[in-house]
Parts: sequence; structure tokens; C-alpha cells
Amino acid sequence: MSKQGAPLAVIDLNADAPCYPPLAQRRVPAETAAVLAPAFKALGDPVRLQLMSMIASAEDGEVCVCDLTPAFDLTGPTISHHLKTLREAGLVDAERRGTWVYYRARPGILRQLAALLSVEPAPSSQA
Amino acid sequence: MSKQGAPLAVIDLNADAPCYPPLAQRRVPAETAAVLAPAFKALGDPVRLQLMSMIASAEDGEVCVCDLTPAFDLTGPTISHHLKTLREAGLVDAERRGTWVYYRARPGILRQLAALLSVEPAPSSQA
DNA sequence: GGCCTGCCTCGACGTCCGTCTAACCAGAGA
DNA sequence: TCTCTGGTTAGACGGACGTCGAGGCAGGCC
Repeated sequence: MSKQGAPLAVIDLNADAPCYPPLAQRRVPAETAAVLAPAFKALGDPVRLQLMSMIASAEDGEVCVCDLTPAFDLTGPTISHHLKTLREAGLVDAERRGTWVYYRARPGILRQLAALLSVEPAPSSQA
Repeated sequence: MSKQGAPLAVIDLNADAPCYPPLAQRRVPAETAAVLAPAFKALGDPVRLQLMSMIASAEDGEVCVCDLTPAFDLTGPTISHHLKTLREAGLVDAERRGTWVYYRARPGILRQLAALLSVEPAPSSQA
């Protein structure tokens, strides 16, 4: 549907965006679903989920692509494609320093997604 | 051909499954990614995200399909297909009572996914 | 039994996705 | 400048996905 306009075009999922109420508390409206679903979709691939984890759990807060690529049995372009998907979903941010490109996680979006999936521990009001 | 005898085939994402450490804390191994990615993938469609929310936020803890279908501009088979996807991802559970079929959320999996996406509030002081 | 309703399954169609190879662009170094 | 390395982009291909119409099965009602 959406064309590939700008490479760094980020949806409304910035850290400035409001915290959506939990999915199990209020029915998610169509517009919210249209905004959040692409983020879940980006995490819906095993390779991207591992990439996201490697980036988010990096010691220095960032990872060089040269450290990501050899961790998979995939070609460089394929990894680059997955990173672009994560970038367009607003989950990571890229920065080129010299020859190398470093990726960094956007914790705000992860927090929003986690909040959306959060569930009440035990609704004891109903037996 | 799979009969309707066991439509509840669930992957390893039951409430009994262990809580995976946050994605940003430890690198997600390949097997974990292979198990969790389908759940995110199932939530990666706007229709399914809304369906999941409608089911999880139901007052009585369950929703009849007859209440879900008219909420979308989609045909019955399409909604049924999306519900099957959520079912196979282990996110919801179905039960037929008389003529109607009721869907119920599995909060354990939502909790696990939320825990996986959880991020430290402010890692300013490296611990 | 006959019929009606609710939901699922089947088959089909167009589109999107994941992967690859080949080619291109950006910096660094000599 | 020329070359080498690192990363992205372009194009292609097979498979999966989202949607639909048609048909089937289960349960309730007359």
C-alpha cells in the first residue's frame, strides 16, 4: 500500500507520541491499529527479532552492521533489507560514521508496544 | 487433513512457558526468535490487532464471532481466517457453545510478549 | 424431516515478503 | 587518482499472505 517515499520516514511512533492504553483495557481503534501494526509486523520475522535484540541489548547502545551481518547465514543485502524494515517501522535509527554504519534502538517505541500488550496481573473482581 | 477435533494446536507459547528475558537485556537466541516471531507476526495486521483488542478487552472475557464480524468491512471468511491466525499463534482460544463460537484471550502470552519488549526506564546509570 | 442461521473450509486471485545476484555509492588509504 | 572495503539499492524469483465467492458442517427451530 504505502510507497517507499523517504528512507527515514518514520510513522507516528516517536518518543513524543502518546502512550496508548493497553490492548486488553480498551478496544484499539482502527487508526491506532494502522499505526502500531507495522511495528509488530517488523518484529514478526525471526531474523528481525534477533537483529532488534542485538541492537537493543548492545553494550554501547549501538551496533555496527559489520557485527550484525556475520551473525546470520544470510547475505549482506538481505540483512540490509531487514534493517531497513526495522528503520521504516521506527524501531531503530541508523547513523553513518566514516566507513561504518551504526544502528541504535528507539526505546520509546518498545515501551509503547510493551505498554499496549500489558495485561492486568489478576482481575480478582471477577472470580 | 486436519479435522475439527483438535483446532487448538498451540505452539510452545502456553502460560506454562518460561518468561523470556527482555529483548533489550539479552540477545534473543534463534530458537526463541523462531517461537516468538509468529506471535508478533499475528499482531502485525491491523485487523488482527483490533480483533485481539476486542477479544482481550471484552467485559465477560469472551466475545462471540457474531459480534466481531460486523465491526469490520470484511466478509465472514476473512474474519474467520484472521481468527484462525490468532488461534494458531496461541494468542486466543475458541469454544463453540451451541450455534455460536466464543473467543477468549490468553493473557499469559500477552504478558510474555510485553515482558520481552520491556525496557529499562532510564539506563542513565549503567548497572 | 426440512429449513434456517452461524461459522468454517476450500479454491482462487492479486499483492506483498524474504532472499538472492549484480551493480552502485560512500569513505579511507596509498 | 586509483583501489579497496563496507553498506545500500535495483531487479528478479519463489513462496506466503489477505481477500473473496462458493460450498460444507453443526446446531436450533418449525
